[in-house]
Amino acid sequence: MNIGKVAREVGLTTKTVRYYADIGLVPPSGRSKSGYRTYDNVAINKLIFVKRARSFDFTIDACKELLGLYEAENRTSADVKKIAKHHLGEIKRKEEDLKKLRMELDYLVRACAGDESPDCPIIDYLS
Amino acid sequence: MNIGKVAREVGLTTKTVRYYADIGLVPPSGRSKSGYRTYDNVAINKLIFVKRARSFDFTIDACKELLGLYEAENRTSADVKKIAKHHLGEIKRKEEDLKKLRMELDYLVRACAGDESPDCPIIDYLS
DNA sequence: ATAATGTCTCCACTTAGTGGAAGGTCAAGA
DNA sequence: TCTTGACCTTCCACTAAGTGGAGACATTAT
Repeated sequence: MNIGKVAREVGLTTKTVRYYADIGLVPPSGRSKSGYRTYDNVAINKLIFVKRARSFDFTIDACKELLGLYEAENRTSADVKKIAKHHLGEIKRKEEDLKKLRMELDYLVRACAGDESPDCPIIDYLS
Repeated sequence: MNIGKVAREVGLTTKTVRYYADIGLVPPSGRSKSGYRTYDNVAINKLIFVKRARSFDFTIDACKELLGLYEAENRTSADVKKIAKHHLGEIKRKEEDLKKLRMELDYLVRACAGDESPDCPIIDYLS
């Protein structure tokens, strides 16, 4: 399959598929004699895998590791769990940071009259 | 004040202060005759302002706007509130996305035995 | 005088792609 | 057969918000 069809099928852009090939994440299974990238089912499944992993916000590096485990028949679920747990920790941390931020900002926005006067608790807080 | 002292005082790196000068966000109040950036209290207060705004995750562009309002004696609190509200919306959206992600991933991590077996619901889910 | 900091500018690198330009390839229709 | 349009190629630049380092000049301390 050529890159355009693959991209449509998987739900990525050709740019992204080419990018994944460039960085060695998901190389095409081959090239046509005119140089077109070609993808077989194995490669397509890897693209789908990476797409899902990315939708969980795993970094490209983490995707590389996960893809390695996906392909390794000698993997253990402990290997996978370790990566996922680490990522989960990051997500939880971010979520908490964001919550704190949201609450503070929410408070400030509520406190701001939003009228024609220049007095503003938001500006005051930042000063 | 020279850039190093300023950076220490404000809690930014010299790199960052220089960067803010480069992009025109907070220019130094002047230069010494040997070319060193010098910062007066007004400039330092702007750096503090930007640092706080950045800690709220306002983008540099938003910081630029806020800084403009901070300096404008003819601002209205409505102007400020509008920017803050927009940003608050972004934060809320991100927080919700992250929450969904965290819950799904949390479920998968819980479901994974994390033992020596290759069977892994995380890999299965991504495949 | 010399050594240790401090500062300068400029360049490259980071993430995960995206946009565009210039040019080669392929299938269909006139 | 020629051409048109869609598809593909590579290469370069750009994004956000800095960070790291090199090489050179300035200031301060010993």
